[in-house]
Amino acid sequence: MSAQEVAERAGVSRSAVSRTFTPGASVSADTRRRVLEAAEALGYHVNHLARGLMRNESGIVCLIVSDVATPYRSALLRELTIQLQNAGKVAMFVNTDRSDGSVDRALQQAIRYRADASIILSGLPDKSITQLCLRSGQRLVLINRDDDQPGTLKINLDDYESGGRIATAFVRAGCRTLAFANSEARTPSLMGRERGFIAAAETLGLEVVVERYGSTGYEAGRVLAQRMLTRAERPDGVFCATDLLACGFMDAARHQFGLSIPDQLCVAGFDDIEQASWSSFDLTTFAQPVTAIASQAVKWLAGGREDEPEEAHSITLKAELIWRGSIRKG
Amino acid sequence: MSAQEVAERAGVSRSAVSRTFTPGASVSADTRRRVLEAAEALGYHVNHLARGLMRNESGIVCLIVSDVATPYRSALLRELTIQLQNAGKVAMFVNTDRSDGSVDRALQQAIRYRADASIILSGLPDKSITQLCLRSGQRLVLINRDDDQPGTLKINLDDYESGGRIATAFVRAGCRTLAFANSEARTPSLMGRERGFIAAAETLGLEVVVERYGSTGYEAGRVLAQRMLTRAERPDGVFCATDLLACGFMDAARHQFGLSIPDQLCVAGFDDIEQASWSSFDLTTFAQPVTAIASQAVKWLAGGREDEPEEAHSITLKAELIWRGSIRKG
DNA sequence: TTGTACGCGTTATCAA
DNA sequence: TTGATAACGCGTACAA
Repeated sequence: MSAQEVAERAGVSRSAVSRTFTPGASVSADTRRRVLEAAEALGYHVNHLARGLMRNESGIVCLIVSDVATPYRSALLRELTIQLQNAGKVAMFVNTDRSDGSVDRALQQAIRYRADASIILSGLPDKSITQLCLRSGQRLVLINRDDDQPGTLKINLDDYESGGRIATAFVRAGCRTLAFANSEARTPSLMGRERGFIAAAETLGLEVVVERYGSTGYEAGRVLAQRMLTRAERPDGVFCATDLLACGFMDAARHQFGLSIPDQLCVAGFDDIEQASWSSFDLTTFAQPVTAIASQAVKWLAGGREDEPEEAHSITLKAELIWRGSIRKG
Repeated sequence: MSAQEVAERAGVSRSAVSRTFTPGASVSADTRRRVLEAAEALGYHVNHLARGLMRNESGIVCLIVSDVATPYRSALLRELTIQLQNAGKVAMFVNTDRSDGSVDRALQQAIRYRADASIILSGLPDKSITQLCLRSGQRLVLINRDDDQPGTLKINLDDYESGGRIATAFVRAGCRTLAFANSEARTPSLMGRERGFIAAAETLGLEVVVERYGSTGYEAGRVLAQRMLTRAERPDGVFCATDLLACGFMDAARHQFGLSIPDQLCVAGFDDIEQASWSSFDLTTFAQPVTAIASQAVKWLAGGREDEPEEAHSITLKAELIWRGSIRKG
């Protein structure tokens, strides 16, 4: 089922077949019809491997992800794949969940398949590898990772400012003892939230207890609650670096410590995962603008490569505060 | 950065380069070393587009999915991508979240990229398209969808039997009024659970109230609770077709109806999503054997195409009952 | 073991 | 508008 066979059956040349399937090429209506008929009968589909080889443009965009099964990650993934498809691209998926250095191997995979671009949602690749990507004409998008590579697009959120906004909200709610529950990951975005929260609290005349443990998941949230809620001076306003941490924290606070939220304890999170809106949590949190993130990434990828020759392009998006019932009304 | 350039730099022929990167080809140690050096210096990577063209085997496996952001789907996706990578394949991702007939377009995408196989996690393709896939040498795996195509692998669970097992558990817990909360989707797997549950309940001398509404998500679970818990004879043992339905159901039962679980109401779900183990839910449920599903799929894909020429291969896996606190101990 | 020559399916170029 | 031909980067049969 190659163009050759379609051409023979339609009684035209191979070029005519190729033109029929190339948007904007000049074919007579009659030729076109006969080609399409023959293609339909034979079940012919253009071979994108060969097309990519010729055009030096595969149409493939590589998504490099870890922790796919996490609510926030899968939501972002969903948005990215949809928008990539709308832009005529196809998503290749590399899961970096296990060993270290796997981001580098993932990028090599992308290079081997001549991906037009790679979008990195987690982990940080070695400089030498990213350089290799750029040299081989691949575009690079880094989401929520802080790196300064020329020729890449960085998309970040206003983590620091968000930390400040939620500190103000806690104070308005009458909280006296603030705390920040973080993971040990020390990702720039997580640390940004922490620093912004602390800075704003200091301005408001309050100190912040910081505790860091494990990953950014539910279980770590439980452990953090056990550590923080047994302190002599128990916090009454806790900002968790992610919603999953917040869910674990709230569950432990309620079921193990018998605390009432928001009466005895105010909690906030970050990401606005679906579970945050469930009535068991009803969590006040910041929404990651996943749609905007994806559209910015795709727009940049689809755009010509001429405009930004060497500079690193950086975009900062605003996280929207979603007000729910886990913080008392001021 | 083609094999040609590497060959020139290494002072060997292009074939020598090709052989160096072909496992099991015969190259002298010296030639091999010089080729690898040159390749490293030039940042050369084999072009898998061209290799796929030659070998008539792209190494690409297409994952066709909708509702990616759903906990169960993303967990299965995670497992599949990991195991595919371990088997030396690469995952291509097609999201069918929007219009109808998009599964067919997804499969066409797979054909265009000459995917070695497609794994369908949701939706059901048209017969003509699957035939086209098979004719073009593509292997097809259907997970939890009931279809009878020769040459495909079907992986299903013992949904019917699971429904029966949980009915017994409810009766042992002393439940008198059973109910089944389902979505309107009428998927074979969902209907299997429903029928098995009803059949077993009848055997035990109990009738089952069945209600179907919306999708398989949290919100539908809330609505179902509102409908079922306002009935004259309120159910005291509810099997929800999925964990997400169960979460919505439990939240509504507790926060809107003030019911205590499992004292006044026993609930069970299906999938064993991460949230089922959270202490807010502590949900008794059936675990989808995602690891086994993925490994069966990958094993079949990796296996030679000789063994099962025309027959449809079907595998039924067992869902494991995960006992938690949402059902009283008998 | 090594190199030469050809074909994989496509698009781009050019002459008709 | 159409068809012949070259080229994309690779694997491999074949001859050396």
